[in-house]
Amino acid sequence: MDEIADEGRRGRILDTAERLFAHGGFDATPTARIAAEADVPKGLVFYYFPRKIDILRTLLAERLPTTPLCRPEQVVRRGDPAGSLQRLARTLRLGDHESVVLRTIIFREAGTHPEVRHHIAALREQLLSLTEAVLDAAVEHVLDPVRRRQAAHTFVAVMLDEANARRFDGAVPDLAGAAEIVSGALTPDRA
Amino acid sequence: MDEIADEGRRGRILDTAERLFAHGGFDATPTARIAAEADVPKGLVFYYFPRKIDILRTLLAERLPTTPLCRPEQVVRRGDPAGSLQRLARTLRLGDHESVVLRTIIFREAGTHPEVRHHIAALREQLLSLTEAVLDAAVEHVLDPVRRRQAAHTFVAVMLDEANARRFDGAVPDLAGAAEIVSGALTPDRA
Amino acid sequence: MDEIADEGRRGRILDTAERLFAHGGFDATPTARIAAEADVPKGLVFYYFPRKIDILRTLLAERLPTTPLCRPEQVVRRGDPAGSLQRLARTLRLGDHESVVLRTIIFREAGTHPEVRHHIAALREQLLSLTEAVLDAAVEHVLDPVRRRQAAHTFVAVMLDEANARRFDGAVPDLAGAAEIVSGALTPDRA
Amino acid sequence: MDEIADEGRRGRILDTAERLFAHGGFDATPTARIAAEADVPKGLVFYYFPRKIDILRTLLAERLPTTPLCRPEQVVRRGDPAGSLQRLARTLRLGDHESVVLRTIIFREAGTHPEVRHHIAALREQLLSLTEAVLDAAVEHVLDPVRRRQAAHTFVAVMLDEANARRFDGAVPDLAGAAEIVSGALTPDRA
DNA sequence: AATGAATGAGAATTCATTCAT
DNA sequence: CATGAATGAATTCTCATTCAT
Repeated sequence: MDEIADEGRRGRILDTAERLFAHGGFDATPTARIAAEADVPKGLVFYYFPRKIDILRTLLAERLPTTPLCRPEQVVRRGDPAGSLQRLARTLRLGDHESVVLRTIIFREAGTHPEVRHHIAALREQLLSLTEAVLDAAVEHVLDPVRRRQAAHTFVAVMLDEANARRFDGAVPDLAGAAEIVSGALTPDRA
Repeated sequence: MDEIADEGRRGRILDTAERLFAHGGFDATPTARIAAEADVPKGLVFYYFPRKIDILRTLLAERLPTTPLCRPEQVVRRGDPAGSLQRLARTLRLGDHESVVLRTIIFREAGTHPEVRHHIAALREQLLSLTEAVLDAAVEHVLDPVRRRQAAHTFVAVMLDEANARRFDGAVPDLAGAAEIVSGALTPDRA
Repeated sequence: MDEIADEGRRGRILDTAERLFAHGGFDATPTARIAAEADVPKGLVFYYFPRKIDILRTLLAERLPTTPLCRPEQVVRRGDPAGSLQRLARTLRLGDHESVVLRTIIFREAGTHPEVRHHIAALREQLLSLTEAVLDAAVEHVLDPVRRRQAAHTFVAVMLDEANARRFDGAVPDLAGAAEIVSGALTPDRA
Repeated sequence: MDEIADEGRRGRILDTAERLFAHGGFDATPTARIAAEADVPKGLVFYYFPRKIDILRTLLAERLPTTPLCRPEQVVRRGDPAGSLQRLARTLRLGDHESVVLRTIIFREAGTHPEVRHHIAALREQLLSLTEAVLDAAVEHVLDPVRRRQAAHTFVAVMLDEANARRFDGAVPDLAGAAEIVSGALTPDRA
């Protein structure tokens, strides 16, 4: 019970920080407010996270893994690259609340904190490989590697843009349409 | 002469603020530092910009117009949609230093300041319309409106992603490849 | 009048800090207390002295000069080295309140702050030279340099010890007696 | 075994505290750091020393005795007061590391903590009596009590000054020279 | 007896903003 | 118009001390 309570308090600090960082930004969020809204004593925040930046670091490390986000097999349907890409996007849920929150944070803080920048770069690379793997498995012919990468880049851009667009307004791009456009461009490797 | 001097000083404040906001973020940049690096008295910053946020507001208003970014005719070559899109991207130069600086700012502050959010939304809308106009003028048939918008969204996503990627790492997407992929998807409106 | 007030406020901060540092120590004296007892707003302390240590630095620089403490002529009576040394001690007034306060500070902080250590070393050197000059001028023969330095060291030690003793208890050494002992040891240079 | 282990841990706390107090000062040394460097659990420090000041108190009580520092017989050679004083200084080893450490502490904290002040006063008194006893035993005539005390004060001042000088710079006084100067002043009691 | 998680009362410092001149 | 001295609320962080186990 205690362990649960303890984990609960540390977890509550992280939950609250995540929400507040996403809403107002890292700099604009006082640790005192995190403590207050997490309903823990101010000192406890610094007990778990000696520097404020450690809260952000921990959020990235524990909640935004750069390790495999999903497995291609989960989403691929052979012969249906467009559908596979759509399922990929739906599975990754980059536009989901949880993900949007973290993306907001990392996009904002990337310029300021190098470690955040590295994290976002790794995440991006992960998305690219994953998309390429999905394309490979979804089409029935061998893909031209250059075109495959272009296609992956394009679809990743759309997925990220969709998540971003959600932050700013409602004009989100049509993922299904983009999936079709990208799939349509896949031709067998003539090499 | 005074006006020139004053304009020079006001301009120096904006130049400096732009640089510092882009580098360290709005919140982390003290007005005192802007004044010092712009080599103007501290009081002058508040003389021109009564609140700190007014500096940011002014940067957006004066330096990141949402009004037509370029005219389609500048970039369109009829019958060559892929080339037209590439020229569009090159003309907009979203990845340029100046633009990156401002994009860094608006991406970071968008979550915090509603007016910045509106600005970015307007900018995005501008880009979409412009891309659609370019596509319309570049192909020789009538485009399906839905597909045109999907294509525009996709290409805008790639342009924005390219600018973003430049902020974080070097793995920038291939704009030419994306232009081809998007163009390849354009078919006459069968309606 | 304003200038007086301004000088007064900065001066009051230094006066108060000097008193409080001497009484409770540098570390144990909050800047807030300095401000309160100097009757100035807290912010003003940091306006004049951006870091707390700057207050200490300023006290040393402005109030504990290492430059000539007095001129030998002021105290020397030729043919009366013992009297001259006594007058030197009386003129330097190391045991005076003002001086004791600063000595308390520098003795305490010397170990912690290198710049304070350098200051105290310089001050010590100054005292030694001055004492040697007084001895030279007070005796009617040429002094052996080694013996002169030994004598100076001995008398400086007594002066410093007297000031220190005043901090701790009442058993202050007898400066007049020490002056006689030291003078008695001065013999012509036989070299 | 437990007692030995406990004594070892208690001793390690004191050793570490002594070192850290001497280096950074009492106030600037967190108990947590003492515990960490002594490699004991944080709680144990407060188990042995309920208040932080108790560590300092214990250091003085157990490691800086005011009881006889050495016996005059150990150092006196009758007829050679100068040599006896030198041997006294060498035996007391005030300039030794261990001693310097504690002296650093007590000099620094004397102003702040009354009990430290009393300790240093007692120590001083001890040194004076001891020096007087050495002088008495070393000379072959009866000393004038006033002159004896003056001589003792002077030599004690030099010994303390030598230890102090070692803390601040390298210009340590010449103890041998001072011993000679002081001895030279000893004349039979004419009373 | 021993421990280390927990706490909260401050500490130094920052900085947007004001305003008298 | 311009300025820079002045202010105080807010912020991050520290740490002696407590206490349940």
